[in-house]
This record gives sequence, structure tokens and C-alpha cells, in this order.
Amino acid sequence: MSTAASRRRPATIHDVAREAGVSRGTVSRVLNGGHYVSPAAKAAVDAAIRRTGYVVNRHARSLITGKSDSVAFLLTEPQERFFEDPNFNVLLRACTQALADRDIPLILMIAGTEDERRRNLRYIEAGHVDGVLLVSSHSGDPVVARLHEAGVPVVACGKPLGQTTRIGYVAADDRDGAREMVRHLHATGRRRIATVTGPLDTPGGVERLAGYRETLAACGLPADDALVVTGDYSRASGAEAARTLLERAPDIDAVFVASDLMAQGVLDALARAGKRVPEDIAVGGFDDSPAALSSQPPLTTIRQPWDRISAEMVRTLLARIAGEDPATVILPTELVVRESA
Amino acid sequence: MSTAASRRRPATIHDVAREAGVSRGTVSRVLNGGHYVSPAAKAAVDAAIRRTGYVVNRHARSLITGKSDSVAFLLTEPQERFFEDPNFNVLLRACTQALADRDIPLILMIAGTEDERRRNLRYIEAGHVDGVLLVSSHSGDPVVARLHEAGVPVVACGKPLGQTTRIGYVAADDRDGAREMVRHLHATGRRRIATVTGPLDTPGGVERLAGYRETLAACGLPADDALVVTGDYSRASGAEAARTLLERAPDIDAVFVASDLMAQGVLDALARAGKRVPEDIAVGGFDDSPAALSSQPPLTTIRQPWDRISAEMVRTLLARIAGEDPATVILPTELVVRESA
DNA sequence: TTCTCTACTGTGAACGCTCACAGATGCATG
DNA sequence: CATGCATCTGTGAGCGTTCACAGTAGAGAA
Repeated sequence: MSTAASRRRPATIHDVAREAGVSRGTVSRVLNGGHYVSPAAKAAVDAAIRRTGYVVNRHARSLITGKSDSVAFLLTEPQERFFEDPNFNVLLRACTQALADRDIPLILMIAGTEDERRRNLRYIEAGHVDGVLLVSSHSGDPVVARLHEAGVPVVACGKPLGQTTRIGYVAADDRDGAREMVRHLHATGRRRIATVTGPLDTPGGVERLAGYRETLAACGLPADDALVVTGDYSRASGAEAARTLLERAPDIDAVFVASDLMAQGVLDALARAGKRVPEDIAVGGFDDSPAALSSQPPLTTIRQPWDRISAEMVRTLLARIAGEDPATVILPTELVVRESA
Repeated sequence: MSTAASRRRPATIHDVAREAGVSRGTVSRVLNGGHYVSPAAKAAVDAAIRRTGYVVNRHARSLITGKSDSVAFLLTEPQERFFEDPNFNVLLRACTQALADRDIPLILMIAGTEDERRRNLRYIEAGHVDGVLLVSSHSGDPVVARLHEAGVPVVACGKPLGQTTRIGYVAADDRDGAREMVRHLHATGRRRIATVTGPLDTPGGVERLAGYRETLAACGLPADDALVVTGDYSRASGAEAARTLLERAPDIDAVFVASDLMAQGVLDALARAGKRVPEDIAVGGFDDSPAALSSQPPLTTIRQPWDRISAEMVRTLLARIAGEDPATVILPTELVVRESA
């Protein structure tokens, strides 16, 4: 009799083999797809597994196969973004889920500092994970190159900028999302449309700006650099940008903001300047974060399909691990119209 | 010549031993603390490790030691809470960090559904992790009992309610935080102090309510059940609760709300009812979440020491894994005074 | 009948590590 | 000069798998 708190020795493949009256090899074959196993043997093994409560020892398996059957979720962002950006939550949750469906554990790694980066790379390069889901938006991140050099399968979230090596990634169609928003602003009668961009070393920064410019041109509106201000995705930078815009071009009637968080800052500043939204100035955000709903007024924004992004990241990573070439997947965004525009 | 993308066979303990001119055993001893190793041998091994770029194969080690040197972070909450509650972010981040400092990978598990719960338990019970950091606030969670039965070391975040088994946990001093907030409200002249509690099957729900009641009594204020309304930690439930309160007791001059998110809802409802905060009614929150700063007006709230909570969770879990008895740690909270009270 | 082919099964040898043990050395003690 | 002890070192076994290989049995073709 063992107490509740003592773990008893778990069943091994040997125990199962004995219980089923077959050899280790046969049990192993059943475990790995069941090819070249007679129906009778398979049934006996299945029953034995159920009786013994057998679960494979992944360490033993990994030792011989050389694969770990696990995947890292690596975040190389300065930590404040992790706290602020609700997208990470959604992404992390959905990736965990998608991997769990395939019985693959997710190892969470956060590399905000150089030291953490080194440590995590060391772990990954040692072959302790089969692949990496990478969240790193800044241009020229050395981690990307290191991972590529080490031959570790990687799929990034968002297009990795400033990389010479080809790396697979999954992203929302930022440019088209921006186009759609600006078209919407134009369609609702706005003619002096400004923009607050994200940092221009991030894909969201450059792509959304590009979409904005393209659409202005397509709508026959003049390009005016005074209407473009760059923020850093923080709420404060949004407020700052709005003040700059009002000063430079008091006649603007719309602002396309490259993130909801910054859009909140814009709303703050506009309210403080006595501008009514959307009557005087329409505001369009990006992300459809929870903040978009709770702001005053609720934000018209662009929804990124995070559930699909996660699913595709996992799918393409596993394909890459299985030997396929790096793939890039671009997924469509969706305009969500609320009260701010 | 291997291409950049091909992983070459990593160095083993054998290679290091040959390189250093010693035996496997000596290398192993260096790797595990360096006891009973001559300084000369240790130096030779260290150099050889550096030259060969050797990293232990954790699978091989785990196979023989029976330990995985990894820890699970298990979240058994319905997923909406994961999205909404910013505390999870902070906790997860800090735990990852604390574990990384000890070179222990964190495996993230999210068990919102019954199916996910089963799968994760199976994984854990198979001994694939050495211990579990458990985040599960609801009363009588069957996962707690299952883990205890399986003899897996567990440390919970917050006191696990409705459990017959003794289990280690780390928590903020909810009750004392509530006391402090109510004392503050009283000290600033409020005399009709209502409260919006969390769900009463969560520790935050019961403890904060208890602290509220104690302090009312201590201040000589009458207990009045009409001033107590229960929410579910969501913003909407906060608004709903505020409406109920205003109806039942229009003369209240303060509300202690058991979470910032609900407090936001309370602010919404009060604004809609034409009440000024804090002039007419003071509002106190709990959590010091980012929402507390961005609400109008910024919330006076209670900060929970999440960094310390995480650090203690990791510390006590590792102690538990090392064989110590389950410990409980209660950490002090801190009043953060802003404009709402 | 004999041979070949397919479907299935069992066996030894790894995988890279730790652990127990045996042995060697040096030094102080009786 | 033997004995004990502490410090250090190497060796073999074994952790629980998978994989390659050798083998068996039965069906069908020659």
C-alpha cells in the first residue's frame, strides 16, 4: 500500500509487452501508428495499455529519436510590451491550444534582456526543442539570424524585417487592413485624413503606413507629410502624436492610428483639445483589442485574425520541422465599425 | 562542410571527456556540482566544455534521474478570464523569469475545458514535469485533488478553497488589503461605505469581503447587508452592481470594489447616474491593474505584490520538489492612492 | 514442390547520461 | 610499517525507448 502522496513506479513498455503477451517491438509499433501489427496484437496491446495506465516516457523516446516533441514560444520584446499588448495574450493562448491538440507541450521563453536572449538561445541550440514560434517585431533582431544559423525551424509572427535570410512567417495583411480603414474614412466623407504610425522598424509600422499612402492616392487625395506622425505603440505616444497633428494641421477631419492603444491616447488628446469624436474628427484604430470597446467612444478598428494566425503558425512550424521549406502566410483582416468613425 | 541550416551532431559527455583527458564520470561530477574533483581535472573539463560547446542532453539525464527539470504553469480558468485579467500576464511573466534564473523551463498549460483538463493531467501524472504552479481560483477544483493524489508537488496561487487536502499556496493578504482600503475611505470622511465583492467561491471574494466587514465594525460603522453586492470580476458586473447599490441605498458615499475591472464598471455606472467621483462617491479598487491608471478618474486601489508572489511560488515549489512540506506564504499588499478616493 | 513476396514479430544494440562501486593515491594515525 | 580515512578517478550497468535487422508464417506464382 502506497500513500496517496507517493508516486509508484510508472508502467514501462516492458510491462505492457508482458501484459499483452507480445514483444517490446510490437508495443512500440502500436504506439507509433500501428503499421505492421496484426489486429489481434494491436487489440491486446491497447487493452494492456489501458490496464496498466501506461504513458510513454518522452525522455527515453527523445533520447533515441533526437527530437524533443516540444516547441518553444519565444518572445524577444522588451517586457513592457508584453504587459501592455493584449495581442500577446491571445496569440499565446491560441498557440498553446493548437499545440495541445497535437500533444506537443509549449515552452514559454521571454527574452527581454541580452542575458535572457543568450540563455534561451543556448537552450534552443542545444536541441531541447524541435522548433520555435518567434514573436519579435523589431528590425534586424539578431535572434532570427542565430536561430537560422543553428538550423532550428522557426516561424515568426509578422514579417521579420531587415533579415537577409529567408524565414517563414505568418502575418495579418497589415497593408490591406490600413487600406480598408482609410477607404472607410474616405467613404464616410473625410478628406483631410492624418495617420499615426507605429515604429518604422516594425512591419506594422511600415505596412500600415504604406496602405494609408496607397489609399490616399487611390482616392485622389493629396499626400502631405505633415499628416504623418510616428508613435511607439504606447498610449502616451498616441496623445503626443495627436497634439502634434492638431498643431500642424488643425483642419484634419480624420486620423488613422496604427494601434488601438495609441488610438486611446489620440482620443485623450482630442478630448482635451475640445474636439468631438467622431463629429469633428473621426478616429480609426488597429487591433480590435479590448481597449477598443472600453474607450470613449468605442473605436472603429481593424481586427486581426489571431486565432487563425496562431493556427497557421503552428501548422507551418510543424511542416517546417517535418522538412518542408519555409512558408509565408498572409491572412485577411476585418473592419469593425463602431462609433469613433 | 555543412550548410548553415544543417545541425551538426552535438558534443556528448564522451567528447568532453576525451578532449579533457579524463573519464565520463569526472565530467559528470563537474557538471553536477564539482565535488570530489581535483582542481586540475575541473579546469581541464571546463576548458573542454568551452571548446566543444557542450550542453547536457536533458533527455538522457532525465531518463536516469527520473526528474524532468521542468515545471508546468497550469491555468484552470475559463478562458475569458485569461484574456481579461491582467494579473495573469504579470504572474506568468514573473514565474518564467524566476524559473529561467534557475535554468528550469516553464511549460504552459491552459485547461479551460474538461477535455483540456484531462489531457494536461495525464501529461503531468506521467511525470513529465517535476511540479506544478497552479492558478485556479474556483472552489473545489477537482484538479487540485487529482494532482495531490498523484503525488505531484503543487503550489497554488491564492488559497485553494473547498479542499480537504493540505496544499501549499502563496497569496497576497487579501483581507488586510481590504481592511486598509476601507480604513482609508473612513479616514477620508466616508461613512456610508458599500462594497462590490468578487464571486464568493473565490478567495478574493470571501477574504476581501471579510476585511471590509471587520473594518466597518472596527470603525464603529453599522453592518448593512444592503450595501453588499456580489459581482463576477467583469466590468459589466461592476456596472450592474453599482446600479443595484444606487437603487438600494442612494445615500452611499463610497464603494470598495474587489477588482479594478469591476471598479471600472462601477465608474461607468456612476457617471451615467450623474454622480461625481470622488466628490459624491469615492471608489476604491483592487489589483492596481493598468486599467486603474487609465480609468476616469484614476483609481485608488490595492497593489498586490505579483513579482514577490511569483518568486515565492517558484521558491516554495522547488523546495517542495526537494522534499519539504507544503508551505503557505502570505504577502502584504499596498494601498495606492490616486484620484478616485 | 520450391521459390518469392508480403505481413508480421522478436531481439540486440544503441541513444547520452548518472549512479554505485571498485580501485588508487596520499597523508595522518596507531 | 601497517591501518584507516578522505579524496579523487575510471568502469560497467542500466534508465525506457526506437530502430535495424533477422526471422517466421502463410499466400500465391512458377
